[in-house]
Amino acid sequence: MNILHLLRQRFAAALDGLIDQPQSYLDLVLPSQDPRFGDYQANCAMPMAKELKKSPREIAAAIVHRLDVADLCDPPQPEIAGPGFINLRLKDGWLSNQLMKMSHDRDRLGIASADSPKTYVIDYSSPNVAKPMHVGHIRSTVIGDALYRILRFLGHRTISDNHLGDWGTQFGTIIFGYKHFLDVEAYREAPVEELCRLYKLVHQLVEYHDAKKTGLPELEARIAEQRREMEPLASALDGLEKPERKKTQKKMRQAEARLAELEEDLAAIQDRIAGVENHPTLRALAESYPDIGQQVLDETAALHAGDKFNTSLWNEFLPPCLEAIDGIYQRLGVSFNHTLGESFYHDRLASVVEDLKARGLATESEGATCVFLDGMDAPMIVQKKDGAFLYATTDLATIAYRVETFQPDVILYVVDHRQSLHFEQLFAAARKWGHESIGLVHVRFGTVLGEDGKPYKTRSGDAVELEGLLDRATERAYQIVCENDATRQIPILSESERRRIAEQIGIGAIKYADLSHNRESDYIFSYDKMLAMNGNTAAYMQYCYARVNGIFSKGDVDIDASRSRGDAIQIGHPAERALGLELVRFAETLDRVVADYRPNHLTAYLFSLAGRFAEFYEACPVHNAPDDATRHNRLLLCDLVARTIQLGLGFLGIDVVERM
RNA sequence: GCGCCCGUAGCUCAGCUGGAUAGAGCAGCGGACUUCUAAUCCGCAGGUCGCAGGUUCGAAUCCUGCCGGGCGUGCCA
Repeated sequence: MNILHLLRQRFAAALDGLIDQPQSYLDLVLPSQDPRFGDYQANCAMPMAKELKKSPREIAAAIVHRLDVADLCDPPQPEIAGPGFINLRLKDGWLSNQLMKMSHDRDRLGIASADSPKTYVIDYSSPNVAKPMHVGHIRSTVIGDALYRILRFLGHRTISDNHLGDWGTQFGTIIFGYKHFLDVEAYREAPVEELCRLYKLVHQLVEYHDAKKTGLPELEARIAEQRREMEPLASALDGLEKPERKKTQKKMRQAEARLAELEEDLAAIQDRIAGVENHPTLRALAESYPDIGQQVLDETAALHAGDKFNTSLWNEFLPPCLEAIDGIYQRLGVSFNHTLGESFYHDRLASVVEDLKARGLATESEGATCVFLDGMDAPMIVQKKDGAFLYATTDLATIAYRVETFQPDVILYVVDHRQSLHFEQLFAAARKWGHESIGLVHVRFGTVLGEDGKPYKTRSGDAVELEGLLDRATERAYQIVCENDATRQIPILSESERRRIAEQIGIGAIKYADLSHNRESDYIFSYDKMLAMNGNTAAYMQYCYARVNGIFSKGDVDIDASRSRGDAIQIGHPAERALGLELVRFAETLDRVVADYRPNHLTAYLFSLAGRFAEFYEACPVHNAPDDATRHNRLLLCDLVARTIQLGLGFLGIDVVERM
């Protein structure tokens, strides 16, 4: 039961005939932010008053007069307050009823399926197959998985598709490495590790030559130019009057900042070069393969052209790579309906470009085939002048395939915000191409930062590998679990239980930290914060669940039997009411999450629920309740809390633990 | 240069489509374990919502300008 929907329906009936376009005013029925203003409030009287040219309080009175909520709300409510707010307070009896319904609904806690189910394709995770997954993949994976679970629960046809990077230059890189630097023994022992080593080695050599050939000279030139640009600014400063002077000073500051940045880049690139040159083996390799960059591209091109040997290598490499990635997905508890990587679309790309050309959408420009888009400066390039296709081409082919295969209403792309422009172009091009009716949404997210506020990297500047991240989080969780259990008079957890709980807490911590932030903003990755027992963390929610569970096991409660007793859940104590009201709001929270694809609304809800539970826990003893009926009531409330947390964390892909 | 995004407590972050006195956690201060997990809870203190205008019954939220930061910007993904 979504209370907001219900109330809006009632208001729709009340507003009908009172004003021309009631629909837009219904959105102004909202949860109250302060309990003194009731549980819900309607703020529509004020804007309506303007349209109808009457006083807001007069309008509010008219609305209240026509509003039929006698079954839902306490008299003398709805009351009119301030300039014309209509405050609604739900009847305790009605709340009790709703709680009862939730309690009896084993699987869905009273949450209805969508009235009009849609088909969603969700594109998320999408790692490169040839390299280890790194920190940049968690957000996409975790947010996408949460949206998938929630949409599916709400009754939508939901299709997850992991659009793997399995066809790009990274394969040319390892193919080249395999042909020239393979350690046969190591490959037999642990193929994925050896391929990773090859990738890193070849990549390092390619970067080295790039840096020497173009990167370094270009940077040096830019630094020199930056210095030249700054000279006249400094000397011009003297003769200037106030406003101009200020502007010039600002330009100076900006130029200095840019220069400092460039010099930092220079130091980094010099480090990289030195890393190879100071290493005798690497240095020798670099000297032996001066054209390694081009050779890698050639290997990639040969693969794409169907070269037999390269294709056989690709077929050999892919399974163990996928297996390694699957290992991480298993640990994360993430799975996909489809895993259609770039390679799947390879033989469709030429016809996409042909079709675009035939329809006059794509044209030749500076040797490349481009789709020019209204209002955008840069075109979307779908074929390079050397004939190769780009990810824009693959993405278009993917849209076409998904449309014909799944007939989706909406395709969600859970991809970081730096690709906003790409998706803007892609969506515009797709619409021109004829896919006007499907919703294409870039569910973008910010960068994961280190504690220094810069993108999270290792000290040497490499991406942080995901596996190590998970290991470290679970290791820290293990320490916390052990320390805590050790403070008990009699420790209650076995070693294997400690390990299992630590894994659930550690993985949960990483996921929850990610999901509890507004996805659009960057966030700082901190083990201390994500594993804290206070505040909005998975561990806190898991603790809250374990506490409820503790009540049951302490009292030797058979909660299934209690549930089926059929007595109403009575609202007595204010803390019970506040808790009950929060519980009943689960449904509207999920709708809110889905409305703009923001899982952090769910974590905020769960945290707030835990807060209401903490108050209840302090104020309302369960086992020592004044009478059996109250005890029974409170047990059922506890049960609803536990199930809401379990279901809610489950939507986020996080396990609950019975004790910790 | 152009485009997109961001600026909220000392720190990390919430804040719905514009609603009433802007919220959490950490850090600080003060309290609560013979009683369901104190891994907790309660209280206090802490704010010019970057700045300046504007829109209106009402602005952290919308518009304009400025200041500060991030990202992107024709053949990588």
